[in-house]
Amino acid sequence: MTNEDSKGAPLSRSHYAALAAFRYELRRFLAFSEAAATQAGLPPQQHQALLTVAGHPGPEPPTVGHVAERLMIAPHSAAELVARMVEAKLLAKSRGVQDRRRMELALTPEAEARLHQLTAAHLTELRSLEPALARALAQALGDPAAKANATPTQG
Amino acid sequence: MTNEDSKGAPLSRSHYAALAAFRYELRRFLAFSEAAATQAGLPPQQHQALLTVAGHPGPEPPTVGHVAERLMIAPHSAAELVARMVEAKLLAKSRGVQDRRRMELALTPEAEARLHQLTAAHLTELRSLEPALARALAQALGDPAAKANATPTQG
DNA sequence: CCATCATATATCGTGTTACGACATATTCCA
DNA sequence: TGGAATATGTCGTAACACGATATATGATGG
Repeated sequence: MTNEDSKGAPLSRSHYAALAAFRYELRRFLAFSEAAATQAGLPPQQHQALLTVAGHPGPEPPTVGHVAERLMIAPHSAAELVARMVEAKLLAKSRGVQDRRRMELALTPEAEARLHQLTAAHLTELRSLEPALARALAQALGDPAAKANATPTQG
Repeated sequence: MTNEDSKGAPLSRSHYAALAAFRYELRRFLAFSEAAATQAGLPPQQHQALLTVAGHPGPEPPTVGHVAERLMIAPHSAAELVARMVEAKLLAKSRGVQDRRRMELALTPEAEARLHQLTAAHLTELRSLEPALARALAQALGDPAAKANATPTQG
């Protein structure tokens, strides 16, 4: 209960710096991802939608609603996104048989090829960025084992 | 050099699923962050700018250019962002003395209070999300020690 | 079986924000 | 001193998610 987070604890500049550094590392990965997608001719959000559809677990085919849930956007935003992707021939939409309200989604061969390439590049980049990311996270969370160029215990 | 990422290696569905799961965990944190900022009356990007300014390392005061660099946006986009924040009385802008091209930035007391609160909430949330995040990352990178509900070595 | 409600998807207008193109002020340097 | 580079700023544009709203389908109680 003497948790420094729950009260008006004096967050020193190093606390802000550590959290800012973590967000910066996050941004590096996200920026890479956006650039890679764009270079592959895909709007970043469409890349994420492809990944979500391709990586959907379970035997049930993914739907517009699944995309909304995993991308954390409103269902009708997902509908718009999917519509743009069908227009761009990245996704095929087919009405569900059991539940005719649902639209079942599948990648086109073209989209599969692009996603494969993008995913390989992402895994490579992620391996490269992971150490810095983990270090920044540990630092932000005050992991005692986290060594970095910041003041050890005092601000 | 027989790296499976650099060739036309068969990325199985579990590869896509693992990377998608990692992005989902990332999104959970980012969604929390955006919601927290919005509840505190701050557009998410303005929150990030505050964090960047407050956590800026070194003795030099942070500038518009620093914000651009750390937020990974174009300098003129940072100028617009900062202008909105000055308008909202979140930042104070003062022309640099040594280099009169630069605009030095500082948080207003109001902004400091809001950032303090937000940062405490973020650290708490980050502690809560960190295990799932680390697990998803390890899984995506094929860490053998990563145990999760996915097929161990075969797709 | 029918009214009603919930679910799933879709449409349209709007607001925020980053960008490109361009502009201005200041500093650096040969 | 005359550019070139740097730092910031302005304006119009485009992407995208949202709110409000609509339609179709499925589920449920009487």
